[in-house]
Amino acid sequence: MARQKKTDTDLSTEEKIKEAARKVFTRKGYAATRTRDIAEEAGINLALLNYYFRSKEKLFHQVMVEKVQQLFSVIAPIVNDSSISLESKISRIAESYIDMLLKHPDLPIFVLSELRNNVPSFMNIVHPEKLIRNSSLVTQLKKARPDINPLHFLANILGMVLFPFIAQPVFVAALALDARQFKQMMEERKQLIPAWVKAMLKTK
Amino acid sequence: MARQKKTDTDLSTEEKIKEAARKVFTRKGYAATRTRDIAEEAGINLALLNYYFRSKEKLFHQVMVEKVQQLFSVIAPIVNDSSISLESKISRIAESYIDMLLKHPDLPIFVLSELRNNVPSFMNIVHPEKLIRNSSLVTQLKKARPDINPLHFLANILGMVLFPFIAQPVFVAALALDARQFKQMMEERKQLIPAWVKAMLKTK
DNA sequence: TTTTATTTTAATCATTTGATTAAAAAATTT
DNA sequence: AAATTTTTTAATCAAATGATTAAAATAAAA
Repeated sequence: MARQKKTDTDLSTEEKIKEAARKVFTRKGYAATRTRDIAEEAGINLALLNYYFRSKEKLFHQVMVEKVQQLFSVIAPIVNDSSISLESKISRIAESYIDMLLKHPDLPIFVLSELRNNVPSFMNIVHPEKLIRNSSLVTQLKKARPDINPLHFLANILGMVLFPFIAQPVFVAALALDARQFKQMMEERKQLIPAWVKAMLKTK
Repeated sequence: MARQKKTDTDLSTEEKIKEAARKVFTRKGYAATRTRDIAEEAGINLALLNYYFRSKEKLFHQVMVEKVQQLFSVIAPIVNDSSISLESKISRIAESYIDMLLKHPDLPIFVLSELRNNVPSFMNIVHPEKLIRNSSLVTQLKKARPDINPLHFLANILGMVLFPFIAQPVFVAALALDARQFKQMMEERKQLIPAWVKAMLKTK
């Protein structure tokens, strides 16, 4: 079989390679990933990877763009929707973020650790400044607590949501938690985090 | 100069290499680090690295043990001291953790991302289960809120303290924060986090 | 069916990289 | 000062790794 029809069940070779790349890059990071690992995972010859993507670097870049978007696009529409109240925003962020991360637990540590190597390359893709400066959420936070930099609350929400996933291996090993218990805990946090943030906003 | 006197100003070659290894490993991670990078950073011949430490793996292990301890030993004495009240504990954890991390901002992302590769190898060094199960802090949290798994509050405290450092590159790039502003924000959090946790513990 | 274009592979290259070796240099001991 | 031990270096190895090439296999077009 050489070329595949563009129609039909087109999980093409190209997409098979990209899927394998997503898996291996996300689990091991750029530097620890060998192009041969990806080829093997995809069940294809190594040369095919370079035939379709030119280089490890270019393949990684495509995956990275996807993953950065995946990490930011969950909250972007919520944060910027001025028709949603502050409390609703926080609930929806917690809920949709946790739901997504339960499916992709190693996304945050992957993106954040790769991003620190070269933030600028991916800055123009996500524009995280739009998630913050003058976003509806930040405006609402400023109004609720004019005395505190709204970035504090953003850091709190993201920290409470993302940190358990980032530290998951340690928590799991330290407490002999199994996957079910971890999931249960994160499900609880969908309710708890909004209540906690609400309480935090009321401190004087 | 060959051997150095064991007494005297003994920043020995061995220590010079280790210091360079700390720096490079912490900044780039294990896989992205070349032993030649470390040798150059230390200003020594590559063969010396293997002469003193046998292998990249063994050198990394020594550095990693130090770094894991550095990350956990800040809070270990506080968490287990039953003579300190719950509120004091939280204040002290926030303060000493933030002080330490302002000096070593890339410690958390380094340790957590390397740790996910093989937690067990370093588990016997830190015994994080002692920081949690039956620690004084957990006992106090259970007493304050018997209805909520104390691990939630631990995750919240650590998340609010550590996450800003983990996401620092993104925050800094997104908001054009400079080092001074970031430091100021973290200084504010030394006061704010304990107040927030106190409020969280009171929600019903 | 023949021809052409596309896809896939096996083999191979050139570099990088962790590690070793044998010899030189420096310090310590006798 | 001579002998011995320790430290350092230059040169080199072997394996790993990203990438290329030329040929084979397959599909599509004529």
